[in-house]
Amino acid sequence: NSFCTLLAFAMNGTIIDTLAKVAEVYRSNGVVYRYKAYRTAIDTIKGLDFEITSADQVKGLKGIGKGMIDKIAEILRTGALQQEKDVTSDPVNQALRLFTSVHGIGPVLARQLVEQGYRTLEDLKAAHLPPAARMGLAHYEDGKERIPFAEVEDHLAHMRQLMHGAVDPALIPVVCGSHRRLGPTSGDVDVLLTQPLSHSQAASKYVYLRLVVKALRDAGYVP
DNA sequence: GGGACCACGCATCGCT
DNA sequence: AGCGATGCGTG
DNA sequence: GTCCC
Repeated sequence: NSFCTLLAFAMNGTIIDTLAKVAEVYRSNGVVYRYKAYRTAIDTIKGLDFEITSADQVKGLKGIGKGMIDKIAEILRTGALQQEKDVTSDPVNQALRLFTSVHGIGPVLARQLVEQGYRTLEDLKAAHLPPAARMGLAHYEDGKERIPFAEVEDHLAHMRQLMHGAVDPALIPVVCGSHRRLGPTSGDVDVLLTQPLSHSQAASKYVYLRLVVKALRDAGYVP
């Protein structure tokens, strides 16, 4: 519950943060399964209702095997994880993490860019980038912006208006994602569009998509 | 030991 | 040009 | 890295 989350047990927090750092490095290097393994272990620790004082306490829990036990033990013993210090201080890893945080740049492209000598987002402006990555870079700061709850409401109202008027009055926009869970802010707005009669109109499968995109485009939502 | 670990759209590649 | 395979990135 | 056959 939020109570536990709020005053997270200090040592658990250290463990979680440390493992998350290492996980992030793996992710930005394209080592997806190892990344996922870390995430699983992290989620398990996040769910604990007690503070870890000995690695044995989490032995056997989901996603925690020998490797994680050893890392947790080291963190408990020394207050930190040497592996974490090593990987995060490496300049190449730092660049990889930075680049892969750009929408449209994954581990492979990031690696190529680093090999070409690029290190900062400023550098990337001069790089040859695929359209998607170019777009991600141009909107990098904006993409990190959070959307206040009230603003999401405005977007939804606008959306309903658009769907009703320009597409099909029967279309029902359903909110999903963080906003539906009443989060104070959202990173994006997830909307599911349903049409009660669509089951009997299989042939019109793609029609709505085009209409919806056009409506959003005319409204200035999409370029 | 050794393989699975999410599914899918889009771009690109190699082959015919 | 057409098609499956592969690589890459995303939610 | 962890899990499972």
